[in-house]
Amino acid sequence: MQDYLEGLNPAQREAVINTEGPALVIAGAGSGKTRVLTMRIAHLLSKNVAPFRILSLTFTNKAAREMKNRIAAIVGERTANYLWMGTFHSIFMRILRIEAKKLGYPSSFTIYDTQDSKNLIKSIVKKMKLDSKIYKPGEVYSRISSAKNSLVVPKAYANDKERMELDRFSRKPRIHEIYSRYVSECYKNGVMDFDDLLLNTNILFRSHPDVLQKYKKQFDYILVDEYQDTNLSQYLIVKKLGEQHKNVCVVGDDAQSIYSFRGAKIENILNFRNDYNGYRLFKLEQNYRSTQNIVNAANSIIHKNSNQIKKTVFSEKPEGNRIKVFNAYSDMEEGLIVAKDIFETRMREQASFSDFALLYRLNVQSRIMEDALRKKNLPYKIYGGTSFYQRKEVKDMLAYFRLVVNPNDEEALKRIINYPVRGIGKTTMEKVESFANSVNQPIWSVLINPAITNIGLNAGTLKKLRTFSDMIQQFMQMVNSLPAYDAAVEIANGSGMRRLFQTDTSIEGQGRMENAEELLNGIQEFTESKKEEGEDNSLADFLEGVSLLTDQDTDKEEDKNKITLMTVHAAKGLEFKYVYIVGVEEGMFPSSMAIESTKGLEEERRLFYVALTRAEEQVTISFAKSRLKYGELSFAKPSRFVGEIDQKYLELTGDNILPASGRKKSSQRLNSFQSRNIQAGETQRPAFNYKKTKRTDEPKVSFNYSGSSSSNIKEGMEVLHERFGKGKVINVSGELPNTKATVFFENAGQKQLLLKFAKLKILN
DNA sequence: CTCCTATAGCTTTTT
DNA sequence: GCTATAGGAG
Repeated sequence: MQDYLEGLNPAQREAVINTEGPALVIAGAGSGKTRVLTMRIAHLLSKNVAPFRILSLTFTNKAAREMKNRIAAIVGERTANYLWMGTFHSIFMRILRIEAKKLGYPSSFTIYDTQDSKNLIKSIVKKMKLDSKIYKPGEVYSRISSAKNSLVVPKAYANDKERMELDRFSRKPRIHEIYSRYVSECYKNGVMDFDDLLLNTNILFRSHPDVLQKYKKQFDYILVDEYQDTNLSQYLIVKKLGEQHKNVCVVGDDAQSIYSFRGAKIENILNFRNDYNGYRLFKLEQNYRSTQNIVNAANSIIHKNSNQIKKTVFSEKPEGNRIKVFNAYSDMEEGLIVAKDIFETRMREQASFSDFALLYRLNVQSRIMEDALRKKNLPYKIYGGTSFYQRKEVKDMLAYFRLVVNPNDEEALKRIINYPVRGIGKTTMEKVESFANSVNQPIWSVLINPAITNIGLNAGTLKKLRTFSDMIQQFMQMVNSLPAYDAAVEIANGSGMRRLFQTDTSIEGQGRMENAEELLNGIQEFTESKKEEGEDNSLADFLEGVSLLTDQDTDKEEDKNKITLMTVHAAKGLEFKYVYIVGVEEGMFPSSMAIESTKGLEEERRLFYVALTRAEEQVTISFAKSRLKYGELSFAKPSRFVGEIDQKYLELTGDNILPASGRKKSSQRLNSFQSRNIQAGETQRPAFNYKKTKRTDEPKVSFNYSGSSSSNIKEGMEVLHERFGKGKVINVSGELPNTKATVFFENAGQKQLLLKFAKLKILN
């Protein structure tokens, strides 16, 4: 228990053991930030602080999970489980469910994801007879989101000169009305969007001092990771909860603040000193991750930003290689160069695929890289883009679950009322909706209201609606009486979803089927493990956990040894031996959206800093002179960021990298090729026929565990589970097809699994 | 009401 | 290049 303090450097140790009073930990990239946070919590626990008195907030589920695992390894799983540790969104969702009634919400409120919110906005815009070309759902959504994150409720919005001015200026003066309707719709439907989870927490704390009192009394110690990424809403929650015990420890790095677009305020960390009197400052400046070259190069560029807390990040690792810079003629060539380099590096250094990461600014860039990697037969995994939970078939299934848990969830209802097709079309829904509006009731209550017979629908249509609502009511009873998995299977069958997938024999249809099954498998695992732990395992409970999950959270065992493809944003907090940053061109990185303002540009620079500092050994930067955008060829020049890195840390590679004239003096190099190319963003028709590479529709993640059928699994065998990893079979029981195996997993502990669902792979 | 085809519009970044 | 929507035929 004591040895956890060993191996910490003096600065880290100070940050760990000084647990009383406010603390600001400025943690440079790779300086062991997570380690300090974990140890600090372990230290608190060793001083007999009860785990449920510690609140620890992160931004991603992944970060929370990792930290919890590390702590569990020190203090044991039982203790760790009592910690209040999770993302802002999940922790405050938990609190909001407990206190929902006080805000007039059902505690079974469901969550709208971004798409649901946009759909709702779209229908409001339509109802208000506004032009959806002007009031684009995405833009309106971000205005509303920004307001919510600044705690500006609809009423305040109308009085907010600046916001109203901006809306008038962008010719969208009625956004505040849309906002107001949006909020009342959500309230009426018993749903919250992502921002509501934080906003409503603030409202709860403000309107119910007793509730606030309860929680601020409970949380003796509060820890916040990535503090530079908090928005006003999050900032205020932390401040309120911390005002009693004042043991607020925030950890962050202003140089890595990259989320201003979703309301993050870098000022929160810059102003910590003003908010928390008598705070202590701890600076972690030694980078344990990267070579000196990488750290120095990253420093040389981040110092170009004006607004930052002074610190000197340094490395004592070997000097290392210079940053390689590749130049390609086209995006396709860029992909091939990178793929080739990965292949060669891996051979030369005897590295594994998981040591490599390919980072880009935009998700769309992944495609071209995928093509190249596939051509070279290199295995990869992609994070981001359309995640598992955003796939249509998965969302459809989840919509059924949502509707059953909360029948007023209108986006869920609209999504599936005619899916699979049951003859309830647009006209019918318009009638039903307008009636619902006229009596100011949710659609669902209209459906089950006898008055529906008088709204001008014919008998056939009424019967279809009736059949649908009967079905949903039946599902509702199941959800109350059955565990999640059984209810989910009933719903999949009863709704006709399963039949729909089964009868579709096309490649895509099979993919949908596999995804739907994968979802059911997930529910099966959830149901079993909750049962074991003696916790609730209804479908509602499953839905609660899943609504805030993202792609990042589903780490598959089979994906372990693969090249990682992700956006730079998604890579924050991660590290890889070899990092490739691709598409480093003007207009791309920095993004053309950001180059107008200093603020935007500085954030892009920080983002670039994040990209560089992901690497342990080698950074490779590449850019292409031309690339396909919207199916059209466009030209770009290299990013200014390449020029901003001190030249002595760069190694310009490849024959085509520079015009002959620029070869002599290194200082002239970049200037000459920066000015030489055609303006960024200019597009023109290709003069030649660009060969189209048809993308074979290979699923990004494959779910088949080929070869070993689970039926011959015996006691004592080593097996591999896609989520739990490696484990040993302790016991096999039950008759086919319901054979159960008890497996002890190295990382996940003992689990009981139904062999027909758990895709176990036999290892030896 | 459903299915099919043409076309507009599009790209930050994520909980 | 891709996807979401609108419009038209059955």
